[in-house]
Amino acid sequence: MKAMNYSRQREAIYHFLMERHDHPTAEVIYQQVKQEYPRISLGTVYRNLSLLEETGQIQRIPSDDSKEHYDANVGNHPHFICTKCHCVQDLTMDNLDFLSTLAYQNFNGEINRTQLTFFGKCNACKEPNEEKIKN
Amino acid sequence: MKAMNYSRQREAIYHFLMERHDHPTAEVIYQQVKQEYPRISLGTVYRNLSLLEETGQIQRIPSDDSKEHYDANVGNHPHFICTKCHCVQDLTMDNLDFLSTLAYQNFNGEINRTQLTFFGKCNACKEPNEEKIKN
DNA sequence: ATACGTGCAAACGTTTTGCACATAC
DNA sequence: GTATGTGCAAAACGTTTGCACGTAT
Repeated sequence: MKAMNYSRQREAIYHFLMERHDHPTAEVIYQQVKQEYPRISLGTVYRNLSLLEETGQIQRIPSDDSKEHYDANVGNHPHFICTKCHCVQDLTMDNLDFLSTLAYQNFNGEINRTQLTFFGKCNACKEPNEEKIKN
Repeated sequence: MKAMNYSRQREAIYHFLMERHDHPTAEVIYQQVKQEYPRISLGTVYRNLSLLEETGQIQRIPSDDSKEHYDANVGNHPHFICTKCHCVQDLTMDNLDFLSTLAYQNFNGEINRTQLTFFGKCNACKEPNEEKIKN
């Protein structure tokens, strides 16, 4: 791994990500950090997100909106993704380690990470009393 | 849903996908179907994959190589993705329905689909006796 | 005859990269 | 002083789309 110097931009990106729990995209992070560093570029955001991911400080969450989402909570926790508004939420479910144990029963590679993602409508998007509206 | 006429290209795409169990990308499907229909275009492949997905005949599997993978097995089954060669494999694990039940304990939206994916090194890529080689 | 599908090429949105300058160490 | 980081703009990449023509029904 290459040496890593300090950078204010990287610091700002990381701290912004730690405060948020809604797993923003690179664009959202860029717009936010721009307030503090108006000359920052989107390329810098992407470069730093990649660096932070390489060092294991953040994780990348593939979504269904063809954008990557980023999460400063690197613990192994499940996610919910709304197929309507594309929001990403953390779910609370303890001890998912048994899943990889189960998987090993029929698999002989090496498992490093387990990703559990649920898709559906979030609480705000589900429409209890109305017919589905064509959008 | 729009009416759907028969098309030889769609048929070829679907049958190719049914025969394969390694969940190829659109490009791989294109290269293969091209042997049979040399004038087929990549756009046609994408359009038909989208149609087949809308009708529930195939499913899309997001991978970690920023390409979509396609699977003619639409049952809810877990996947393994190799972080080295980016191959996608099916795993055999019965009855994953309890996972969404667990998730509902701390979630009040509506879950339609559960996606369980393991990441690591596949059997071919794991190197039992050698140090990791920089690539 | 009409609606749906195709090939082609151009456009799209996200992410990456080459370069010259700036900053950290 | 040297390696690493940045801003900018252009390129790259997978995917989508507009259009005129082809095919299914």
